[in-house]
Amino acid sequence: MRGHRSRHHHGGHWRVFARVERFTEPALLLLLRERPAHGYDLLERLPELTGEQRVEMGNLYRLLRALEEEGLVSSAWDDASPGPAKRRYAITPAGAQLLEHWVEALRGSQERTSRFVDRYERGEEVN
Amino acid sequence: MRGHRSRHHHGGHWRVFARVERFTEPALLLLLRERPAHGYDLLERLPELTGEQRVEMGNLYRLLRALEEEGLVSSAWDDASPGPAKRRYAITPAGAQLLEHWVEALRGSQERTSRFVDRYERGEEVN
DNA sequence: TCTAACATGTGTTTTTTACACTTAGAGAGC
DNA sequence: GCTCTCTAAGTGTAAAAAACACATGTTAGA
Repeated sequence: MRGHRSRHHHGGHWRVFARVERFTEPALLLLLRERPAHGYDLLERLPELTGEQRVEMGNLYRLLRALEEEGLVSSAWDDASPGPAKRRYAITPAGAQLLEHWVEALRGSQERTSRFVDRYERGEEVN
Repeated sequence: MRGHRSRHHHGGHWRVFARVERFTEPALLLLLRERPAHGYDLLERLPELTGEQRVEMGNLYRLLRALEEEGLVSSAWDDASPGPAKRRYAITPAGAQLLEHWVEALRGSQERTSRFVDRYERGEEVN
């Protein structure tokens, strides 16, 4: 997924990667619902969910702080554990509620996508 | 989908709409593969695929011209039919190829989304 | 001591989407 | 003829999202 745009030309053919808008948000919330974590940890585990090699760290940290401002996650410096200072994030009840809505929306997206693909395949038969 | 962003707060709860990035592009290509059409026509038929009430016409016309510049669709003024002048668009072989890649990518998106939802539900059981 | 991995950020540009307009043809009803 | 609505195709610009490019400090190991 070089270039990181949804599509780009590469050596005579296309590379397309269909992502859901703002998908890192629900992905973050899901990981945090499973257990509290710090940013770098999330950065490493996000690709399991997003399917991308890596998520932009800059945007990730910004997103985390934005979520905190909205009261969807909470955080505190974790002085106990060794190594560089970590900010430990946890999901709030409001965040869990938003995640629920995200999941519903994602089911909708799945349905639309599946209708799209079916319609594409119906067209293939005819040709 | 008021405000037209992927999520927004409304009366104590969230409204989330999970869209695939740049989804109008493959939707357009699919409609054009089924049969040539002009912009306004596509504008009316797109919501079947996108699930949105309406697609931004400004962006639609721009997208069509961008696709044409890339050789993915072709167009010509249709003077035959009555009413205001219509520009009739048709998909090109290159466009059909891109659509194929989009469909593959969309299948990938579906799979990721489905894994996401499953993982969410596995978490639900535990609580 | 130097490097690499861990950890958290900021600054800025580019891309995508949303919102707000403009122009013009043709028919329907007054 | 005049106005209104629907059809049809655009432009201009702002806001949001994502990508790209740095900066800074900690600790563990070669």
